Amino acid sequence: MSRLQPARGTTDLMPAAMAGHQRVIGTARATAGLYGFQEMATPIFEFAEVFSRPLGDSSDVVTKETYNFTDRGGETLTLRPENTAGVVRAMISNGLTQSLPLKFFYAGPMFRYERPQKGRMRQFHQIGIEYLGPRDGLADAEIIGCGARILDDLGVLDRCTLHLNSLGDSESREAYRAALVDFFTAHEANLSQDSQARLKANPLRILDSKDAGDRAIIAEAPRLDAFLNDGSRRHFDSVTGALDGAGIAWSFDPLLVRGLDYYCHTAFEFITDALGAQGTVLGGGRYDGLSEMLGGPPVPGVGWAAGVERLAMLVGDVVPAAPPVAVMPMDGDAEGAAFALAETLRAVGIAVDLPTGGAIGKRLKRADRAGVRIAVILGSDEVAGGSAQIRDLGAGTQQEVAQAELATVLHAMLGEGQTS
RNA sequence: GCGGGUGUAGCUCAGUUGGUUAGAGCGCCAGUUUGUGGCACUGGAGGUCGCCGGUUCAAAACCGGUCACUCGCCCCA
Repeated sequence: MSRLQPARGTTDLMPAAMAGHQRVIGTARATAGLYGFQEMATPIFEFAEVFSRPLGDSSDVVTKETYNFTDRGGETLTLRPENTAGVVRAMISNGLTQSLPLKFFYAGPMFRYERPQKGRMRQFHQIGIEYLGPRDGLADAEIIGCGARILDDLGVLDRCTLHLNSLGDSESREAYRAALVDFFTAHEANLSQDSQARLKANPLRILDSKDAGDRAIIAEAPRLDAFLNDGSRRHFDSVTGALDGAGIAWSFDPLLVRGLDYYCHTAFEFITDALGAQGTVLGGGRYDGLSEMLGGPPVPGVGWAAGVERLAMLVGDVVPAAPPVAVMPMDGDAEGAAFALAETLRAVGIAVDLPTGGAIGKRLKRADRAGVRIAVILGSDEVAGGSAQIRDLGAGTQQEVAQAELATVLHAMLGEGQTS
C-alpha cells in the first residue's frame, strides 16, 4: 500500500461515495425548504471562543476534540466541531436579532479529533437546521417533524426511533443536577471509573453510561422529569402534544442527555441500531441560552444536526449518474466532427460523453458498463454523408440517422426529463 | 486516551508443521474479430507479502516495535 494516504480520520469522497452524500444533502435541502428553512453557510473556522464559551468546559468536544491553531496574525482559531454556535454567531454578527424568527439550513464539514470508527471520522459532514426566535414548543415539534420527514424521504425512518426527553429550564436542571450529585456521590465507590470522573465534570452524562454496574445504579437514580417545574413541564407537554397531533411517533427517554452545555428543555435523537456503536443519526434540542453565552441578546432557538456519513450508510449504495449518450468517433479523422456534434447535443440539454482513442469496441464496452444508454458512432462514411449511427446499448439495435435529426431522435429515445 | 481484530496483485481472498520461482477469481491489456459492447476461448502485464528490526541454514508465516485500517470503550452526528 502506498504511503500517500489521506490524514487519519479523513477520506476522499470518490464519485460513488459522493453520490450517496449528495442524495442525503439534496433530499435534506429540498425538504428543509418545504418548511421554510433557508440555506446558509458559516466559515469552517472561527475564533476559538465561539466554540469554547458556549460548549462548556465539561464537554469533551471542546476540551480534547477540537482542532485549534494559531494563524500568522496570532489569532487562536478552531475548526468547527459543530455548527450551531457558528450559526448563532452569524445571526448576531449580521444584526439579525431584529429580524426574528429565522430559519436556517446548512450542510458542510465538521472536525473533531477523535479515534476513527465506523460512522465516526475526524472530518465528517453534517446537515442541520436552526430555528431562531420562537420560544414555544410548537417550534420544537416542527423541527423534529422536519427531521422525521427527511429520514422518511431517504427511506430510513423505519429503521430509526425518536427518543425524546426534557432537560427543563436552568432552574429545573440545577435542582436535578444537585439531586443527581447527591445520589451518585452516595454510590460513588460502586461507579465505574469513567462515571466517577463524570460525577465531577458532567454528572448528567452518567445517565447514558454503558457500563453494566453503572446501569444498575442508574435504574435507582432520581428521574429528571420529577424535577421539572411547571413552566418546563408545560413546554414539554406542548411539544409532545404537537407531535402526537401530527402522528409523529416518539418514545420518552429519561436517560437521554446531550453532551453540549447549552441545551435546555427539549432534547431528542433519532437512533438506529443498524450502524453499530454510532447509532445517533440525527440529534438536537433547544438552546435558549446560547446567544447570550456568545455575547448577544437573549434569543431562544431549537435545532438539530445529522451526520451525512451515517445517513449515507443507512441509505446504501447510490450509483453516480452517467451521461446517457456517448458520441464516439471511429478514428482520429472523425474526432473533429464528433466533438462538434457532441457540442450541438449538449446545447439542447442532452448530457454527452465523448470517449476518444483506442478501439471502438473497447469504448463501447466501457460505455455500456458506465451506464451509457445510447452510443452515437461517427465514421468517415457518416461524416461524409452528414449522418450518424445510433446504437441502443441495451437493445443492441442500431440505426442510421441524419445529424440534423439527431437531437430529436435522441430526445424521443431518452424520454422527457431524462436527458441529464 | 484505553482494549480486541486485521494488513499478500487495482478489488475480494487462498497460501499446509517456517522450505527453493507467492497463487486464484474478478478487473486490466492484447488477440481470435482491420467499422461495433455483452458470451466464449487464447495469451499477457501487474506483488518492496504495510514498514523496521530480530530468531533461523531458510520468514508472507515465528517474535518485538511501528504505521494504517477495523470493532468496541470514551464521546458524539
